[in-house]
Amino acid sequence: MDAEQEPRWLDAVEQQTWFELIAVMSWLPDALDAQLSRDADISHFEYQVMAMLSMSAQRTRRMSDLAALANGSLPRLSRTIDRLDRRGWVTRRPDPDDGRATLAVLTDAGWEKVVATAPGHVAEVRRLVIDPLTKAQVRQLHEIANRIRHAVQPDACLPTLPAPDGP
Amino acid sequence: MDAEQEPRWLDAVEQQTWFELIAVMSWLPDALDAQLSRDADISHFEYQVMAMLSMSAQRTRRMSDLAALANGSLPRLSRTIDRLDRRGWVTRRPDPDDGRATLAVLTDAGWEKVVATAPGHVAEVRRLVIDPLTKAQVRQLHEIANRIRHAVQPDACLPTLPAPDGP
DNA sequence: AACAAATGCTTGACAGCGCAAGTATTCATC
DNA sequence: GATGAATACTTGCGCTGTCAAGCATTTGTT
Repeated sequence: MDAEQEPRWLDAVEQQTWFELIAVMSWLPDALDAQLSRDADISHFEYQVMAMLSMSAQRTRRMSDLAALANGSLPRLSRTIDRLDRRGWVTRRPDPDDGRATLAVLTDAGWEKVVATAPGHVAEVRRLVIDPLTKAQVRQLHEIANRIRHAVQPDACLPTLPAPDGP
Repeated sequence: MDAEQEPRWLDAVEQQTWFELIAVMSWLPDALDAQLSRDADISHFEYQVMAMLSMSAQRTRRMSDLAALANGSLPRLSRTIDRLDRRGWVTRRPDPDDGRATLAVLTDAGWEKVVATAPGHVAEVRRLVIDPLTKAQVRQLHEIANRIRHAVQPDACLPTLPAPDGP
């Protein structure tokens, strides 16, 4: 019933790296929540949900797709949509193609909330993550995070960017 | 009252990198919690607290030091110590040097719990983070995480490693 | 066509965390 | 050496998240 035999411990560099990563994973989400909570009175997850809707066709997504896109569980999304609905930023519609499914739709007020909130949030992301790094490090981080993500969640999906400038 | 004027948006690479990082920050903590919860019936934060104590002189730390070391708030640590105390892995002692302070001490049973849990946890960290990366990428991640951490928490402290082999 | 299994979402019960207030001890000042 | 401010920790309360159960709809089977 034992699976471990002579575990491969982390060497000094690996251990240091691990502690650094733990620290970032602990503090960065709190910092993002703090900025959004202070300046826009929403959580980072709530922002993420609305941002994903704002990038979607018809500003609409099925609940389960939206949950995956925003990296949250379905119950968590359901309750988040409750809150956003109460504030008038999102509404629910039954999916005409599948009676079991529910569509979340960003309202006009929700769109404006995202537009008003985005600049401050992007500035914070720049300040905390992008600007402290060199351009080369940003590319390195892209590849590193991609590898870790695949190890953690082999079948996770990333939002398909709406081709900001190019075709 | 406006602070934003023509925000500097993220370019495609920066945006992709940001989404990758969000995904990792969302899923990796859950994956660590899942392994520890499944194999050792403790949360990652609880493990972190005990691991930090196990590295400390006399297996003892002041609550506030321990909270900073484990990247948590003092109320969070206080309640975590409650739970670990109830399970017999940690005890509280008043600090003889400062009557306000409380010392958390890892018991023998707690030490054994860490020893029993560490191999499986390290294996998971390897599987999810270290092994998917090249040696160069581990070094890159170290520097990248260090820069982000300083931007997020200028005065954060990292555990001083007990010089695993060298002096 | 009818029934069972699977899918998509919601919800009740419960646990954990943060905030702010509370308590106890130490430090600083006069 | 008293009194007020500061520090260290704990705790009551509310919010949010997870887990498991529940309900409705669709799909697959006979």
